[in-house]
Amino acid sequence: MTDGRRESTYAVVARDVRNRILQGAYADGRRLPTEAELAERHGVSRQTVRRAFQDLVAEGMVYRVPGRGTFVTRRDEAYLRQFGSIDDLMGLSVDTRMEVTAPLRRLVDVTAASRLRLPDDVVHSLTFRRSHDGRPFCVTTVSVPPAVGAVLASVPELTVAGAGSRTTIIGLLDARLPAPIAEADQSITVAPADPATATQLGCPAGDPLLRIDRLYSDTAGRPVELAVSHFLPELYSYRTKLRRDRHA
Amino acid sequence: MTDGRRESTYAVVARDVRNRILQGAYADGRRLPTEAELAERHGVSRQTVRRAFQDLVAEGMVYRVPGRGTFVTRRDEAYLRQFGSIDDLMGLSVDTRMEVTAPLRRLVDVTAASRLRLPDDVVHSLTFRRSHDGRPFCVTTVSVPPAVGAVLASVPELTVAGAGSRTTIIGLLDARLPAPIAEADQSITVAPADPATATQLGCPAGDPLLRIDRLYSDTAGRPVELAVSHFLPELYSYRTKLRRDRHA
DNA sequence: CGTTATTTGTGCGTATGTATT
DNA sequence: AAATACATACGCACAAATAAC
Repeated sequence: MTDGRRESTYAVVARDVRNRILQGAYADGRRLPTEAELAERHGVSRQTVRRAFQDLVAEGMVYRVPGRGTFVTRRDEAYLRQFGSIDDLMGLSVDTRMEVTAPLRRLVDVTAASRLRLPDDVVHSLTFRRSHDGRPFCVTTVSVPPAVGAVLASVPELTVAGAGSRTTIIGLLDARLPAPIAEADQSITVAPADPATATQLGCPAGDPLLRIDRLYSDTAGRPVELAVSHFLPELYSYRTKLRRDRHA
Repeated sequence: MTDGRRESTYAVVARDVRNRILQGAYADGRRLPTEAELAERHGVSRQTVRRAFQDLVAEGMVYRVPGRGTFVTRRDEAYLRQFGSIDDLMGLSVDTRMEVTAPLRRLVDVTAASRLRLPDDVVHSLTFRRSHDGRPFCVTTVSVPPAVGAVLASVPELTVAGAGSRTTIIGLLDARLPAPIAEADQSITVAPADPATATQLGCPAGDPLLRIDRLYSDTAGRPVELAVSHFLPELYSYRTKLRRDRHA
């Protein structure tokens, strides 16, 4: 990835505004700078600023009112991001940081193995923490079949505790597996923080967390990864856009 | 209100292309007309055609490749960027029962009003409980702009506390509003049960619940309904399927 | 009450760049 | 190498909604 192409001007403007929003610069429903102000600040035309806002509106980050201005659609200080597709999840790495807390290793996990539809109870597993702006907001445990684990073993960042990275596991897998990842079954519920997770998130054990399980499958329908994540609800909410079905 | 505003030129172009796609005109992965062709066909500038395509791309209807052209996003490969759809939600009523606990009434709610983008703080609101197999699992508070509230006031089941029904609010609205409901922004997080909600769900106050906010908008992008639901996590988990959305 | 300034929305023209065929 | 097609960027003019006076 990383894609050596030059980043377009409007993308730079959009990223700048997005970062300021995430840093809370326009917190209490205050108005964002006008198109004209942003154009001058970045030394670009008003049209380029408008193009940047189109993306931010599409992401659900801001909304605009003719004659009034542009406003953040934020809920509290939650870390907002539009998820709804696998590619969105892969994009998660752009502004968060991941830190391995339990490196990739072989272990016996009956539950994970059965959800991965494995013939025995051996899986390869690792646990990491994700932070935004230096604050941890999510702990994820990933379990994969041994064959997939062998593929991941060649990625040094995953085999050393404390290593940092900006990648996502599905991004790594997608590039290394013979068949691409095609879909994921997802389940969202509430679960109390177990002691280990609480320590990593810096919250009291037993605190309610948002738990998201995702079982990824490749194009052949084979399960390739089970990810169980626990999010701090103060810092993260899961957002998506629902649309109408096509065809009646 | 029917929205007497003129439909913008690019919206007309987008709708035309969308309709042709839905009628199967460009079914088998064939290329869509080029920007220049569409510009001439509609007698507009190439920029206007581009603006129309920006919407279609954002909807996930088409994808574009520089130098090659524009193509329909096929359902089997990608298309639905989302998991559940609004029509799935409308089908919710089939096996659950809804019971009004606070009938439709006018009240001042700054938060709801601002999320509905209303100029003042007055909304119409009602609260109901949803049960499955006789066990309540969800409490929902719906807030709508006064104009929409007037439409709902003609539905007797919503104006009487204790009334039961099997409908959904969006189902009612969709049939009665001038513009159909087109999409919803959804946010999922964890929230403790407030006393009133706890009583209705039969759980201790303060217990962690799964909270789902949905802001529905019509085809003009105007917010028409805000629904805030609290679910008992033991009885309900939110499940979806994620799919790929781009073409590798 | 209209008037005016501000701010976003629409529409188009032009030029240039990049990817594909 | 040339033609085609989409992408970016800037400019301008005017419309429409809002807010302040």
